[in-house]
Amino acid sequence: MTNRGSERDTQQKRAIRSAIETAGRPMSPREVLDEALPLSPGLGIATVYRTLKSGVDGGWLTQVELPGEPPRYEATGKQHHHHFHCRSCDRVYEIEGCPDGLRALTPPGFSLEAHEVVLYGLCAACAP
Amino acid sequence: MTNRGSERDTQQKRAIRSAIETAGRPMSPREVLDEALPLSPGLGIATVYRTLKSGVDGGWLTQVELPGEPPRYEATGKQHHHHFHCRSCDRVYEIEGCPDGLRALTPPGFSLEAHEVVLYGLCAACAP
DNA sequence: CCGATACTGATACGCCATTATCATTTACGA
DNA sequence: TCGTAAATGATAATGGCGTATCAGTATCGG
Repeated sequence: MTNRGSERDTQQKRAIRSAIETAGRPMSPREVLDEALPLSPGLGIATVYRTLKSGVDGGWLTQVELPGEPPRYEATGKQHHHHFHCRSCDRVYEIEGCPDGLRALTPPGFSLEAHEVVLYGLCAACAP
Repeated sequence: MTNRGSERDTQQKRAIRSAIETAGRPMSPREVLDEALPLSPGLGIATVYRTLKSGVDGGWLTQVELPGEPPRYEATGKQHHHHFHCRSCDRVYEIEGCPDGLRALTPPGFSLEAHEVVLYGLCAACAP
């Protein structure tokens, strides 16, 4: 039989993967396109969306949801972390660690399963 | 001259305000409609959106953004707090207090201006 | 009570982010 | 190298949320 159900290794996918891994921070589909375009001239936004979707389905990408924002995407496998959203350049950075006392905030009778922390301000590049 | 630029006190607005204040938690436009409908039969979703918008503009309502969710609305004027999102009933509750060590999470060179904390799990009504 | 006009409900429309379509190109096993 | 099917790019279509429109209604100062 011939090639069935396989996934081909294309220049476009390589460019997209490379862009995300190089950036090391969650990126929007638009950001991914901008970063990957030089690596794969002519790359279209549809292919970015397709690759991001299959990446999430395939498990190597994780969708990052932030308040009031469309989803961003980052490589899977990093340890537990949170995010910093720069108000100036709109980029999102990963931050290590986790605040204390989250359990104490949970109301009686509620069961805590997960949490999300987002910091806002200016990143090093945008700070005065 | 006659009445100019005034805002009228209608049954619909009273119902919407009452619903939000009674609930005491951030509600989506849909939730507001459901809660206010018994107080004002025939109430339409457009009026809910209009009233929520004017409430935010007027300052008595605050828009609450949560990751991957359309905005919810709560009464303005409460002290600093965060939210608990129940995974079962999808309701959002207010929680008092604030975790420690947020500043310590901020990377060097970044300036921290605000933060958001969201807890996920089951509320008292949905917990086993 | 009256009249001007803000308000309302139903719904058409617009905006964005994402997905489907489809003709063409490309990867890759044989 | 060949053939075939997956992949791509351009763009139309979709879906969800919110706003604009408009004819009819209700508020409220006079």
